Amino acid sequence: MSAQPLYEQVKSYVTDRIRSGAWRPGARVLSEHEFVRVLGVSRMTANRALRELVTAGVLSRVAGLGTFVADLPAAAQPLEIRNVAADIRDRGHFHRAVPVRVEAALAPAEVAAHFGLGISELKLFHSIIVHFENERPLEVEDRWVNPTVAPHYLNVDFTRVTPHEHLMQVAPLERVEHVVRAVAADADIAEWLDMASTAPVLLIERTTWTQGQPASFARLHHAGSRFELRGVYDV
Amino acid sequence: MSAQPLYEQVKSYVTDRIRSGAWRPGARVLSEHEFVRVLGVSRMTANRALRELVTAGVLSRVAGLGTFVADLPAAAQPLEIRNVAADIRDRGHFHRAVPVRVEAALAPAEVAAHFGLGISELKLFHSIIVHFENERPLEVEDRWVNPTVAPHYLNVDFTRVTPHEHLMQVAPLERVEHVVRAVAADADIAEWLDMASTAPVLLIERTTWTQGQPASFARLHHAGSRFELRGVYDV
DNA sequence: AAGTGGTCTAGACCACTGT
DNA sequence: CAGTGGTCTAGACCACTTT
Repeated sequence: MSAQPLYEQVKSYVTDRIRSGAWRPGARVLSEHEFVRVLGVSRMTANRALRELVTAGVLSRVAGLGTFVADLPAAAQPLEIRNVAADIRDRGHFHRAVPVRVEAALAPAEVAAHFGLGISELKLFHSIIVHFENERPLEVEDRWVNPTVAPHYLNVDFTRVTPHEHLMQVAPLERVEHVVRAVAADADIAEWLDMASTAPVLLIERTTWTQGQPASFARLHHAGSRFELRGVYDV
Repeated sequence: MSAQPLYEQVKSYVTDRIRSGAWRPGARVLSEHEFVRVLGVSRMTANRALRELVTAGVLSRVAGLGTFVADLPAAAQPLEIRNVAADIRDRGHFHRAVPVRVEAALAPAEVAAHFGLGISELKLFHSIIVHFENERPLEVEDRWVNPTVAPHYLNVDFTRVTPHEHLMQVAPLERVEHVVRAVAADADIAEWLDMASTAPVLLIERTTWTQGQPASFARLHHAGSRFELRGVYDV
């Protein structure tokens, strides 16, 4: 019996009551001291259980008032964005990266804006890499990199190391922003992804910061018919 | 001084060293007892700080071995999926929902599959609702609902209550799954979203479960040019 | 004044890893 | 064996809320 730690049992006690409808959104749940009395656990154990349910968005707390079932437990559910190369390997498939372009270049205005450069008089490193899953193109990675952060970027062998891995090595990142959109493929992307021009593309724009400065801005283009993001959210 | 709780200071102590490069991915960090000696905090405080950094994906731990800087802190970053109506109102814009169809109907095979029905001999509730942001169509919500879970679904006034809100009221959900894809608009969707046919659409498929049974399957179609998902991930 | 959550401590026992 | 994380306890003080 009770293979589960106590605080997990407390969490189940709460979520079971929420699922059964006994505790409705907005309703007050037991206080920490009441859990101590009712379940015979220490207050720290009850505290940990409740705190983790708050993090999960199941409960909300107000000091001096009480703990409540969150009004909209489903308001914000996480979806995970991962590394394509790792994803492909996790599926048991063969991953190959083909660098199409690796250069230093003047960034176009909309890219320079991501680096906080007014007028782009600064050269950035630029790479375009096509990622294949079992010899089918899955992602076109169009990336601009801050030379200050990764001075040796142009010398990396991108058939063996992904840009992401290299950047992680030279500078741990402190902030990542993602924007996901559906767009129509332009001519280049369509060719690299081996699909019809104007066909739907799932575009992930990813900006990273390191030590207070923008490190990298990447546009990840995925063939709409061969790519999806998945997320599961429990309780 | 020290407006920050102790455990937050311990977390900063760790993340500062990771950001500065002093502690590289894969490196071992101090043990809990060492934090007690070096920083003068209790072991529970160090434990909480480290545990939260593990949850955040910054560290990884192996009992009996030690605590390490995660190899790929950026491997999986969360993106949030929220409620369209709430999103529109949060932007300070006007939201209007127009029910196009509310009925009981036989579910097509691919929908029935989501409900675990082999051959669809069961009638499900079906609604199609167009959500407008400032009188521009933003989302077409095509939803199938399990009548057992929400028996009064057909009587709800969907100009005032969103299907999601109604479902949350009648049965707290226990599991949500999302799949995000880029697809081409079909004729109906294109008309409802007031865009060209075959234009790119960001499609979110959302399945929910309640009390062990599938509650709802929704296809949320968004005009690619007017919709995006955003996510920020710190440290 | 009584209750609430927020935090913190100084112990404790356990299962597990390494040498 | 000593060291590690995983868990748990029984106290404590605080700022805050409501009555």
